[in-house]
Formats: sequence, structure tokens, C-alpha cells
Amino acid sequence: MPELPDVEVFRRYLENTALDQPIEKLEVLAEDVVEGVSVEHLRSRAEGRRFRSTDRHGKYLFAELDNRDWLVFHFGMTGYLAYFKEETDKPGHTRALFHFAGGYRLAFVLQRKLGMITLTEDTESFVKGQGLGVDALDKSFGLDDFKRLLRGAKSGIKSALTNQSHIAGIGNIYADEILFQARVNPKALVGRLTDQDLERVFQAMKEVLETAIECQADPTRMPEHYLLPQREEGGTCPRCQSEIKRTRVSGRGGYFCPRCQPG
DNA sequence: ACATTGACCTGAGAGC
DNA sequence: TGCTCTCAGGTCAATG
Repeated sequence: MPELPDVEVFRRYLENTALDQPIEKLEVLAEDVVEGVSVEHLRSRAEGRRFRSTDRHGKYLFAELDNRDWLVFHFGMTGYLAYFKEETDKPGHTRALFHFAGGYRLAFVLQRKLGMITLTEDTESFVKGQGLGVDALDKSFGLDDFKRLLRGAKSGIKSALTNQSHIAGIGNIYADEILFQARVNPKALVGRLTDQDLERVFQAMKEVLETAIECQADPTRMPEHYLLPQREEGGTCPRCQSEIKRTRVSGRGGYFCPRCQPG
């Protein structure tokens, strides 16, 4: 689930639910999801504080505490947040649980433990330390920057789009969607794409990510001309009705329309 | 610099 | 029902 649009939806969710409430207790149910700092340290920094603001870079979510520390969340392949009050509403695979004064809780949920929580004093240096590239939806990230970034890349376009040190936020699902909308084959070598191709990919990148956020990253709400709801064996291209094909790029399964996105 | 593979984790679904 | 296999929106390290 958690690519840029999903994480942005989580950010807004946290912003709309958990801000400004005293954190009475931070319960860590799976200690191995805390990275970089000890569980004790994390708890001592968070307990008694409140979430003051949020931020996001690529697939990382930041939540600022009122002591200027930032909690960092990464959701791996299966993570999400859940805000609730009754213990019976606690999701399975809750790995960390913020208990607020007043009885509400915020759960950090991971089925597979591929995500993590950590702490940083400075989000910019955290981003730099992770080697992340520019956020895909950064307002100052324009077409010229995009072309400059990809110029010289020897890889296929899908690999380039999902490389977080180039552009942060795009994963397997949305790379497929972007390339479908841009009518570019996922394996096409970046160096062989025309300026027009790259422009279409750039426009599609912005448009798809923004649209996905508006749709709450929910495939069932996406526009009809989107590939996402058809991402399965035997799916139908919403544009030309051809059969959607499965491919493999860098070990990950992907979907594309062989007719709209010829190789 | 790039692709490929396997590892890290856990669960769902298919096929036998 | 139970077993095995494959796959799943993440990244990272080792290898060619």
C-alpha cells in the first residue's frame, strides 16, 4: 500500500486525529520495529508530549513533538495508521500504540515487519542521510529538473522512477500507473525516450500522484481510465480493451498494456 | 552505474 | 484439513 499517495493520506489522517493531544503512554508491542534508538529512549521522548505538526518526504512520514523531536514512520509494504478508542477496535499487527489523554489511541500497524519507527532532530538531515531524492510532488520539482535528473540514466524508465535516490515516493504500483497514463513501456530505456515521452511521464507523475491522493489512495475511487483497478491477470485495458499483461522489472511484478505501451 | 538475486517478515490464496 | 508453493504496494546487501 504505502507509496507517496498512501503516506500522504496517513499524514493527513494523523493531522486530523492525533494532533495536540497529550501522549500519556507509548506502548511498543514489537520492539524490533524501533530502529536507531532504544525503545526506552523513544518512549521517554514521546510520553508526556503532544504531536505538534506533520511532514512527509517520499514514503516517510514525520510527526513533530512539542519538544522539537520528530518521530519518523516508514510503512514498508503493509503499514498503516488507525485512530480509535475502544480496545476491541485495535487492529491486528499493531506494533506501536500511542495512548492519548481522553482514551483515544493511534496504532502503528504492520503486518509484515518491513516498516519502522525512529527518531530524528532534523528531518532534512534525516532525508539526506537516507539518500532520498526530491519528493515527487515537491512544487519546485519541475520538468527541467526531471529531465536533468534522468539524463544519463542507463536504466529502464520504471527502475528510474522507483529509485528513491532519484525521486522519492514512487513505488511499484504508481510507477505502473504513471507509465500507463504516459503510454510508455516500463522496460523502455531512459536514454531512448524522446523529450515528448519524458514530458508525458513527468505530467503523468504529477497528475497520477495528485489524483491518487484526492481518491484517498483507494483504487475503487480512481478514475475509470486508470489501470490500478485492472491490475490483475486477465485485466482489461481501460483505453483499448486489450488484455493487460504481467511483466517483471527488477524482480517485481508489474502490469502494462502491450498495445498502449509498446516496447 | 546498472540489473539480478536473496534476505528480511508475515499472511493469503492456489493447487495437490 | 493440511501441506507446499508463490506472491504481495518496502529496502538493503552481495554479486556480476
